[in-house]
Amino acid sequence: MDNIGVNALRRVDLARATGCNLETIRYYETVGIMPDPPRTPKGYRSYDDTHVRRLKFVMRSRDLGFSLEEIRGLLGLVDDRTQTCAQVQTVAEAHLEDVKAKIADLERIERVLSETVARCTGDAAPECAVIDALLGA
Amino acid sequence: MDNIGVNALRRVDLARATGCNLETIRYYETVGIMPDPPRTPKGYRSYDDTHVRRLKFVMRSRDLGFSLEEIRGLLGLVDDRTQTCAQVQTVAEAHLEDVKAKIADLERIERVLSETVARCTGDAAPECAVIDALLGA
DNA sequence: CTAATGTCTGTAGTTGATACAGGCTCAAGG
DNA sequence: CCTTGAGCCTGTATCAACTACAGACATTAG
Repeated sequence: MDNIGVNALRRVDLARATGCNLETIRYYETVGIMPDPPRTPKGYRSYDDTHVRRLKFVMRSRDLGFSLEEIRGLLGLVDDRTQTCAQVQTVAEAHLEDVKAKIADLERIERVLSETVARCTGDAAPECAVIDALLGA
Repeated sequence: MDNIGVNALRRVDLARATGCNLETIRYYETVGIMPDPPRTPKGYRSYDDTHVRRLKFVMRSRDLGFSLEEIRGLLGLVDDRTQTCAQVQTVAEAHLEDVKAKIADLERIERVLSETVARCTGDAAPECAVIDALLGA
């Protein structure tokens, strides 16, 4: 038994506790989103509750579409809580604008696409409204 | 004068005619989206109208969010026009479903994000609704 | 004891480009 | 004729955000 702490988690345990992919955990460590965890004498990573909480935070943020760069910023604000709320609000609002812009883009695409598809005869002919539209006809 | 055809275009001409980035043209050739163009005796790429049309097709398709893989498929249908319309319709409809799903995802994100931001006090306090939400509080 | 499961590292592949380095070529102006 | 600037060539590196694999070692359950 190399584990030192009572609640020590292996990599696979952290993955299961969070639903995060195994390799992604290591990736987050190399890019500095997650800290380098303590190691057992044999070099195995040893996690605890703080890692679970942090990784869940990261995953929730990713789920909301924050980039790792943005998450790095949010984590910095969490780690060093001074003037937090106003700053977080700024980041989140900027991200919200991004999301709205993406929705607008996709809605334009949806409109063009469904209009074009609607003009399809759908039969086995070589004429096709979609192709014509893409060809600029 | 190495140019052979009257309407021969250089790489920069094709880029300007289509609005496509210079390097992207070469990229599309290496991945097989655009054909390897004929070369002048000195090895310079020599394009013509067919390349302009094909590249514009690709760019319109990208603009509508088709992946290069999907575009490869569409181009194949354009190049070999048999039973085209039904097949194109299938590809376009599948893509449309993708787009709708992405919109739904982003709208969920938008909802969560704006609800959360609305709970922000926005002041210089260390308590923050966004952080609390991300922490799962 | 053995088989299954897990861990470690480094590295490559994914998508869709974009950028740069180092060297060659070409056309126009002086 | 020479220079300058624009353009061309190739190969390779970079970006985000992962994911996967190879090859070797460790641990655990039956």
